[in-house]
Amino acid sequence: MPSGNRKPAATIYDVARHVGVSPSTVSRGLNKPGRLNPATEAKIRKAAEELGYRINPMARALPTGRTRTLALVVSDLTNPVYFELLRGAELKCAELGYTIVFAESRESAEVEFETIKRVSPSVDGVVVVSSRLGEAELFTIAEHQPIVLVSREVAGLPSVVADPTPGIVDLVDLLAGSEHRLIAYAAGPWASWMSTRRWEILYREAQKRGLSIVELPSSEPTLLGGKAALERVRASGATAAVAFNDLMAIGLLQASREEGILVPEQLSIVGFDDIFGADLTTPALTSIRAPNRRVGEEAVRLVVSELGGPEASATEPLLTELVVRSSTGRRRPA
Amino acid sequence: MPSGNRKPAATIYDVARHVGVSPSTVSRGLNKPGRLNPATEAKIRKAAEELGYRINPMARALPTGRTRTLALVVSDLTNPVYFELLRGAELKCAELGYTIVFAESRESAEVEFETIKRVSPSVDGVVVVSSRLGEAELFTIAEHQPIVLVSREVAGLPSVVADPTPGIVDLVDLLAGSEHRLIAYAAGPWASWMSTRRWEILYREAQKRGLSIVELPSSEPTLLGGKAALERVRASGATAAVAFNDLMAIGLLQASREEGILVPEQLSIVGFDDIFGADLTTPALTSIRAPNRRVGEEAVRLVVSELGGPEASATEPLLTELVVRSSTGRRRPA
DNA sequence: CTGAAAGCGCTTACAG
DNA sequence: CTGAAAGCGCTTACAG
Repeated sequence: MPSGNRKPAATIYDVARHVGVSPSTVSRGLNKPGRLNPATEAKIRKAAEELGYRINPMARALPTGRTRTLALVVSDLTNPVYFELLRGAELKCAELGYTIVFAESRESAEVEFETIKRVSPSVDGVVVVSSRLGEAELFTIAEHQPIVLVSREVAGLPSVVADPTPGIVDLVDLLAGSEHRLIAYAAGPWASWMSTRRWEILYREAQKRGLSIVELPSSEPTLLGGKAALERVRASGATAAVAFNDLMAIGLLQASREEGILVPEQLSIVGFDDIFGADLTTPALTSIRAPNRRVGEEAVRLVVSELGGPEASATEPLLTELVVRSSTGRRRPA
Repeated sequence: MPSGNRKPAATIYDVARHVGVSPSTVSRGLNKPGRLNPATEAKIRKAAEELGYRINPMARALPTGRTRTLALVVSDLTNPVYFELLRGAELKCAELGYTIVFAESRESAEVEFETIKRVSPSVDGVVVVSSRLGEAELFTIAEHQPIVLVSREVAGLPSVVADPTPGIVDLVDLLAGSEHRLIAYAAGPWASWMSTRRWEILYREAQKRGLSIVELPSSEPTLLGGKAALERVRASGATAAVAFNDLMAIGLLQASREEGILVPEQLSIVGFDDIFGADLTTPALTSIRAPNRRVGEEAVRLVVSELGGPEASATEPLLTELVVRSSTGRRRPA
């Protein structure tokens, strides 16, 4: 049917005429099971089925003010870090009868704000992952609709964050047990709450074990940013580099190979997130993994519960874990 | 604002009252630039700005029948193959003022059909990637709204497919030039139009050069499917294996390593799509890349032009190209 | 150039 | 248990 004369969709008026009841009765029959004479309801359902009736979500949204759609905003849709999160959110939405739209903020607070304002009128609530927004902006959004933060905490706003502690504790144990004395942390973006959080825990755990640790700024949380970070790592004299994320860690890996630095013999490298591909590198990357699918599900559950859906009952805590592969190992003194 | 008393959004009535004109005038002032007294229009825009007015897309959709939303259906959102495609589609939508919703069909024709029917009422058109649907179902959908196919062709339906020929021609040249005599093609899903297409071209090009070639069935187009395929590849005696996609090719790579088969000395391995991660494997994977971002953009342009948007003017042809890395090489006779 | 009015497809008090 | 009616926020012929 390239262009022209499409079949118009059936409405409740069509169904009503077909059955011989009023449109309001059709609406009830379809939406409030049990509120009607069972016979009437059955006839209505049958007719709706026959006519291929599908509710018009736009028309329903007007009187109810509810679109049954949620928005999920991430910095970059094609970042492997978000796959499982998107997947989890999508599944949970489907389960709860919601539609989900994904949007991107391109690592910019301004784009993020504009994006949220743009999708806002079409959705009942929004999940924002790793938001770069100021608290004032976040509260402005919250004034208009439910918002749930992922991988960031702001007092007074609901959020879901996997606790980095268990993974980091195990990591620092591992490094301490392998004769490392100085760890370098190649940080993420300046405004990243999560980068700061990871650093704080790394710092605390390193201190506890008498290990030295330095935080190194980086240009961007990408392969390139990781490659560029090698120079500073080397300059620091650290024997273990922990990157803000796997993309950066893989960048460090590649730069090391190019420079002829042996991993892990001369430098141990660790990432965060255990993305797709982390086990495909050579050596395979040691990484700290979060239960991102559950994080996504949880975030959706929280928004929906704010919308009056099923209450978000307490769930299992969301914990990270260390995945040890070949990019970490015993320090070999020069 | 966890729960309760959110600010209701401003409507055109609020703007109208504020300016002292009728709501219909506000509607015109905001949507048809130049149709009003410039002074009136300016006042309306100013007031809308001040009140933070945002059009309610649901309310607009009712009278117009247009939601300005498109759906993009893929088998699996987290498959790296689709990243650039999703990205391209998303960018083009944003550019044209459309919202895009992504949906999954989970490799099942039935789920695909249900998914499309589910999102259908909320969108103006749909892009379906690698559809597994029968032609009858596709035409049923097309009866109700514009549909554009990606990576599949069906007579009478618009579609966008990158031509696999250039990449395959170069590949077969490369293999023929490296003393390979028998190529094995580890096929994709049975119902995959694209798998058949790739096979046909491989077959033709191999024939032309006097190379032998076999098509091998596989269990699934995944890492696991690739691993499982190694046995048949070996049994065939082929010295070069071309997999339906990179995931399968990486599976072949991993299985080869586990079996102690040297790549590329004993077996050359090639994939399709050049996904994220293809250059992270050891050896790095040779692959045939399609301009997927442009494919995504193109698909969106096609749907929108069917909706009466800017006509999809002829664009540069969409061609694949061979990316040679280290998983292919000269055949070393046993 | 601008306004009054009808209508898009639904939901939901309000009656009966 | 069911219907008539109003209203959700917009658009768009139709007048003037």
